[in-house]
Amino acid sequence: MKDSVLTIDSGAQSAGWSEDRVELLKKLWMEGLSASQIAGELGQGVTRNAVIGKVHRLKLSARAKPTNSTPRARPAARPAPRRVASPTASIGSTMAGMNKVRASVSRPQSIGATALAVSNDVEVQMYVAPVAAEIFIPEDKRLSLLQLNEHTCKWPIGDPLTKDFYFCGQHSQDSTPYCEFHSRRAYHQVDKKRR
DNA sequence: CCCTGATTCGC
DNA sequence: GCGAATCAGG
Repeated sequence: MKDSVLTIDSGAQSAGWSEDRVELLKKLWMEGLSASQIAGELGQGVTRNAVIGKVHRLKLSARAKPTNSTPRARPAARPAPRRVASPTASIGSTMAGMNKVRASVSRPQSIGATALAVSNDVEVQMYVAPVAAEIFIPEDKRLSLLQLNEHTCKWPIGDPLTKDFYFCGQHSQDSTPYCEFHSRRAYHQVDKKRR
C-alpha cells in the first residue's frame, strides 16, 4: 500500500492550502481572476489577502506579461509601517480646485405639432473660478480653535496669522474631522495619488 | 469612494 | 507557511 504523505491531515484546518486548492488557485489566477474573486471561489474562509499571499509564496505573481517586465517601483525597504498610531489629520492649505458647472437647458418637446426636429440641446459649460473662500460660514457659526470638538468641522478658513481666521464649525457626521462638504475636499482632491 | 495587487511582519 | 494590516496605485 502506498500512503500519500500529506501534511494536511491535521483534521479540520481552516485555510490549509490543500493541493487541490492550490491548483484551483493557480488555475484561476492564471485565468486572470482577481484575488478577491478567487478568494470568493475558494470559500468564505479565504480572504483576498490570503490568496495574494499564497500567490506570492508560489512565486506566480506575474501572470500576464504584455510586453515589458513590470517596472514596479521597488521602494526597497519600508520603515516598518506596522501599526500606525496616528493617521495624522493634517489640515493645511488645500486650495479649492476648479468647479466645473454644467448647466443644461432642457428643450421643450414639441407636443401636438408635427415633426419639427428639436434644435440641438443647449449646453453651457463654464468654469467657476476657484474662489478663495470655498463656502461661506455665517459669523455666528464660525469657531475658534478652542471651540472645536469631536462634532465640529475642523476645516481651517483664512489666514491663521490674521484675525479673520476661523474654523468651519459645521456639524461633522461620523468620525470625520470635517463636515460633509469639507470632508470631500480633504479626502478627494489632494492625497490619493500625486504623492 | 470603489477597486486592484504588493509588501511587510507577527503569528 | 500563513494572512492581516498596510502600502501604493487605478
